[in-house]
Amino acid sequence: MFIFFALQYKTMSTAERKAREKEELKALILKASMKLFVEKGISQTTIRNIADAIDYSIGTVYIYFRDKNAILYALHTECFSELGGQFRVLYNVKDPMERLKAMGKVYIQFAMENPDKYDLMFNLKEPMEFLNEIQAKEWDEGAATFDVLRTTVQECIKAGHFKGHNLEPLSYLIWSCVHGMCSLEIRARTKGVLLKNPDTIVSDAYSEYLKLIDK
Amino acid sequence: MFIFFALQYKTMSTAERKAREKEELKALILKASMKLFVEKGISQTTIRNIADAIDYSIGTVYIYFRDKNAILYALHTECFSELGGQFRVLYNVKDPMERLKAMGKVYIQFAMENPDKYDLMFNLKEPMEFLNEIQAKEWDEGAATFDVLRTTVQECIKAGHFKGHNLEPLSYLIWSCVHGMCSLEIRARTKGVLLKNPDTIVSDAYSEYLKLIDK
DNA sequence: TTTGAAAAATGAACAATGTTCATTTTCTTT
DNA sequence: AAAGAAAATGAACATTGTTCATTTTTCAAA
Repeated sequence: MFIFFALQYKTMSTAERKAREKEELKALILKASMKLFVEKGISQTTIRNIADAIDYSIGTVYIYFRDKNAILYALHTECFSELGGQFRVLYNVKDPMERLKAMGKVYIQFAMENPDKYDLMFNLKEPMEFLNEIQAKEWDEGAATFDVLRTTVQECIKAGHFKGHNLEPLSYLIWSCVHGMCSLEIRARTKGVLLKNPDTIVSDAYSEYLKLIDK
Repeated sequence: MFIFFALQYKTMSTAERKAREKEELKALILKASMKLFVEKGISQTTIRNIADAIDYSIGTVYIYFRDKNAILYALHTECFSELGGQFRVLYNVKDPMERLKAMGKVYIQFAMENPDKYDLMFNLKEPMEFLNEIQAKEWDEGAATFDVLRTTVQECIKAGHFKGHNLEPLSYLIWSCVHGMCSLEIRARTKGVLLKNPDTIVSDAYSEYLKLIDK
């Protein structure tokens, strides 16, 4: 009986360690991938680069991720955690309208400081293709983030703002506004359009947005 | 003297025909490319596909376009012509505010009906990379299209709308709104977010936008 | 400690892609 | 008809994501 437990214990602990090691290597792959993505761009980063960076072979990467889309999806999830963490700070802002305005600012700042991460979250098709591959019905990260926005807008409406508006379409409009600004900038559609102040166009436009929703 | 003219004439005419034939083949490549892009998607279309479609070899394609980005840029330009043509109809709308609202509708309809073309115009990096390759300082198509918007907004302001707003940032905000809606939809960020009416979210959000700018 | 099977890691090999360029074919001029 | 110029060709290259037969490592059982 004692021996059985001992063996069982040892077996379990080894299995646990192995599972932990698997998670660690998975995390290592993701860490190296993210570093390379930020350093040289997502499209310029190859599986070979990632394998080299962690001193493992190409094949090993494929043991831990079924394909490149899986890596992109995993990183996309990490990025949502990061942005979600920044949003969480805003729960301290009690006035929903102030919180909504602050959220937009945080969103834009995140996008401008992390264009590749933003691309991964909202522009690239690959992470969504991965969801198709595994036949996922929901996009959890997107749903959760949109829910944060929708809830805030809901509170704004309750507080008497946005009279005559409908919650979901209005929330989507607000998301679209800030996303549009970031996306056009990141995807290089503001360069070469001969703007008077190309460097500040996003924050200037955000000021116009603030005026608009305050009416 | 006569002989000189005759020779000269013949030379010119041949050169002209050759130039015309070159243009024709170039147009043929673009036509086939666009067809394939719409049929099977831009990323799924290869140079070999294009060469096969027009019964020429791979190498020939490279005589007429320096690289794939050049093809994407040329098509992107065609798409801007198409959208520009649709905008031109709106010049009949005298009231600038009505025109602005109609422009957004046309813009969104174009995006929803031609997602690949829209991608080419506003999402993909390749056409802009081509501008970098040839060291272009301006993005003519974008500049011209933005100018149409800015001019309309300018007229709106003159007519007493958008009090307290600044022209360029406001124009960029409006562009961002409609672009954001289209981009999120085309890049599959509305699927899986558990919206109540995912199929009509873009047009529903546009209604909210109309309410917002009318205040 | 030895052993053998399971797990993990490997990297050569494959298919697909954009691109190049020496060669061939076609056209134009003399 | 011949020579030179222009156009077209497609084999070949480099780089990608991906696979999988083989090798190496791990670890419980003897």
